[in-house]
Amino acid sequence: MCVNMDLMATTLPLLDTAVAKCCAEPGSAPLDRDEADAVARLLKAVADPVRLQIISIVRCSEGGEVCACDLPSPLGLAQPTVSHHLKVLVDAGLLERERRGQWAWFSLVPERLELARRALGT
Amino acid sequence: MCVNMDLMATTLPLLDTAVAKCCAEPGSAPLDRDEADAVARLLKAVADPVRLQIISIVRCSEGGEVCACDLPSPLGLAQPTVSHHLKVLVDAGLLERERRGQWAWFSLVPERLELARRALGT
DNA sequence: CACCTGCATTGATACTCGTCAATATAGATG
DNA sequence: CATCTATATTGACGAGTATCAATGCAGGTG
Repeated sequence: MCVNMDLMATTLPLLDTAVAKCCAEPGSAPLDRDEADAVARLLKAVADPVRLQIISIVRCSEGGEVCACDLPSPLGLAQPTVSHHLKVLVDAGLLERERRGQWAWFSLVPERLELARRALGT
Repeated sequence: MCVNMDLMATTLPLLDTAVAKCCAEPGSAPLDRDEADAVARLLKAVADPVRLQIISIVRCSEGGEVCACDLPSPLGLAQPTVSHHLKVLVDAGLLERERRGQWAWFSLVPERLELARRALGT
């Protein structure tokens, strides 16, 4: 079912504690390298202009979902490129993919975006 | 005084409107490429494990500031590498540099981090 | 002024990543 | 099954970047 089950099982707890540390007060322990890597992996998925546009398009669309077939045109990119960015967002847990016939629809995972937001502070 | 005055003057307003668009509702207009580029530039500065560690160290330090000389050791990196990452954070407006004699002290710019946070949603 | 120390810059190297053409796969349809 | 459409994957190429050794520069000290 979920291809990244093992990956998520090992990285999610680390990510949670790491994000908690991101909101730390003076005197507390800073992020170690492993925790910083986990947070960076999440933020890297968002820190790309095309992927920010995709997230924005999904958020602005009625129904909160968008078909992959509607993306290459507004983004001005080839279909494989769009597919690549969608995969990055799905792998990061920020987007959810649902197949309907031959089409693939994508919707946001708000909790995941909230996690990324908390990684930047309080 | 400020080396990036022209850069900031042209990118800051765009960034502000772009970040506002990031919190948009269904039916509103999504980010265009230029706006997404501006937001991505800010987020890319944060989406790096070493720079996340630096931000974390500053946040956890008493007084909310840290000397550059204290960073290479905990980060396990050479001095030029640390200097590079500090420059990226300063250029992004996330860190402020203050020279004291031969030493360089760095402190967070909370409003800038808040801007990055808002770029990820509400 | 000569010297030392801390920070910044340069240049080189290896690696990551965004992009697209070509190809493969999945699902629908005749 | 043959075919068509939408999506995913592969391979290749170029641009960007993280890293460090070497060097330059600024500021303090003798």
